[in-house]
Amino acid sequence: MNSVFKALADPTRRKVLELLRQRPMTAGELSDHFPVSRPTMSAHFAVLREADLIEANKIGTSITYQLKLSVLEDALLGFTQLFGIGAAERTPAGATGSPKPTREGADE
Amino acid sequence: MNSVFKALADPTRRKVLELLRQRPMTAGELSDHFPVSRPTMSAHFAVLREADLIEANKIGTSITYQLKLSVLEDALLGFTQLFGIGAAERTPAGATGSPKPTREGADE
DNA sequence: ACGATATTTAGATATTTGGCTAAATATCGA
DNA sequence: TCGATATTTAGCCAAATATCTAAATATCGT
Repeated sequence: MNSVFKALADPTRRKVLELLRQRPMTAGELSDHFPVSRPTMSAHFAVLREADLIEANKIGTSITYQLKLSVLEDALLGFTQLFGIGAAERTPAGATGSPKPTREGADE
Repeated sequence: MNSVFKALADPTRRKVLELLRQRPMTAGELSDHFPVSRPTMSAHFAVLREADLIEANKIGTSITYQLKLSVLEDALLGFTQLFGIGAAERTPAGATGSPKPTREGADE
C-alpha cells in the first residue's frame, strides 16, 4: 500500500496508469507518449509492477502492460474511506475491485 | 495536485493526516506520535502545508495544524473518478469540497 | 528583561530517485 | 544462423529527500 502511493507520486507513472485505463498497451506504445528514453520508462514500469498496479504479458517480442484496477481501487478507496471522503455505500457499476466493507473508525 | 500525491507518498505524512482527521493538533502533539526529531517533523509539516493539505494556526507559543479535508478530497476524488472508481454520483453528506462535475473521458 | 517552552531554520550527510547511454537478452523472420 | 526489433539490465550522475544536531525565533510567565 505504501508502494502504491510511492508509485503514484510520479506524474509520468500516473499518466501511464491513465493510458492503461483505456486499453492494455505495449511498453513501446506507452513510451511513445513520453519524452523520456525507453530505459527510463522501463524503470517506471518496474515501479508500477512492484506496486502491483500493472501486469506484464509477454507476446512474442513485445510486452503488453495491463492496468490492475482492483489494486488501485483498493488502495485509493481504502485511504479515501479512512477520511470519510466520498466513495463507499454503493459498489459503482463496472467496478472490478473487491467489495470491502465500509470501515468507519480505523486509526492505525 | 502533483504536490498532493508527493505529500501522500510518505507514510509519516499520511499518518499525520489521519491523526488530524480527528481533531486539530499542535506540532508537538503530532510529533509525539512519531519516532523522529522535531525538525524532521517540521519538514514534513512544511511539505503538507505546501500541498495545501494542512493549515497552520499559531496560538501563543504553539502552532495548531488542521486538516484541509476539501483539498485532500478534491485530489483523491478527482483522480479516483478519472478511473471510474467508486465515488462520484452523490456528494457525500458533510462533504466540504467542490461539486466538480463528473468528467468522463479526460486524457490529457 | 530573563528563563523556559514550542517550533522552525541552517547546515551537514546518506539514501533514493529519475534520468541518460551503452550493452545484454529475447524473439521474430528470412 | 543472422540481422532487425523490443525491452530490460548495468553503470553512471545530478537532484531531491529524509534525517540529524545545533542554533535561531517567538512567546509566555514572572
